[in-house]
Amino acid sequence: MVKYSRQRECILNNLRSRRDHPTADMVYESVREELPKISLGTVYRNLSLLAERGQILKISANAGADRFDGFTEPHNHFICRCCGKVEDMDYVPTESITENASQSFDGIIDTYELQFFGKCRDCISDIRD
Amino acid sequence: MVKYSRQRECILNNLRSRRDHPTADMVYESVREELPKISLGTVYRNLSLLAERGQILKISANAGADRFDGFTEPHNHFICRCCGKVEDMDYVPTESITENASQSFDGIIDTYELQFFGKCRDCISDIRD
DNA sequence: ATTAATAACAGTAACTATTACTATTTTCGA
DNA sequence: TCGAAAATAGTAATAGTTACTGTTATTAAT
Repeated sequence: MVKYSRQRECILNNLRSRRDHPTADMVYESVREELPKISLGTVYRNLSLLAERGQILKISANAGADRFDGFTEPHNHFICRCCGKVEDMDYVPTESITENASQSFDGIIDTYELQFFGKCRDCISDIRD
Repeated sequence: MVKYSRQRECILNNLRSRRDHPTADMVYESVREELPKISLGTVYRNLSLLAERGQILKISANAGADRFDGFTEPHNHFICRCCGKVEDMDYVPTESITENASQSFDGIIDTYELQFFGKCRDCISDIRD
């Protein structure tokens, strides 16, 4: 049985109010402004719980810490190889990816994750590298 | 300048001879049969180098350690939520994913990764859970 | 073939992200 | 309002990976 907690509510609200795909630590730092005594373990535990319940998304990119997303409508992500930033993508494939993939696969596919890699606008215009 | 090393050659051969998407530690254990004195750090360093050079693929799934793949032709992966196993997928989307996504995106997209999640054959027929 | 520069190594220490533990506090139905 | 269960803060422990250091191997130039 899941009981209410103010900490969890704050974490969820925090994630829903931003679109920058923060790490657990970034959420911690931000939520601490409202709940200065919250512990990092609580943030991790609740992020896991929320992700399990489908209230948030967990994004495992190719490097560093996991990212979290409070926007749960199906969408895809772009990850910048230069700065590591994660951005929402407007593009969604037109074909029914899951359905088509299932036809030639011996098992149950319930979801897919599509991540794009490259160089973001900011890194392209950046003089360095 | 990259110099030859027997350790790196073994690691690459090992990855190319298997299709089970091993972790760094699994590669280490396996390569140790041929080179008992190889160190885990060497395995990590060479896996990174090989992945950077595009000779192998690095797969970051949603949990645990990174996986590596010696088969570098474009293909996608299925990851079992029950047992964590990674399998190659036959299915490749028919539409030009990268090209289509680039049209509505302000930046450079060079690759995409498509991962499927669900329950594999073995876990479906398993009595437990 | 010898040498010298440097890349790679083994072994170990350190680090980062995350999970586990424990005593205390909070939630919530009876 | 009471008691069981869930959640917490704070801390310790773990897993995966990277960094450091003195030694060895590779390679290009002599």
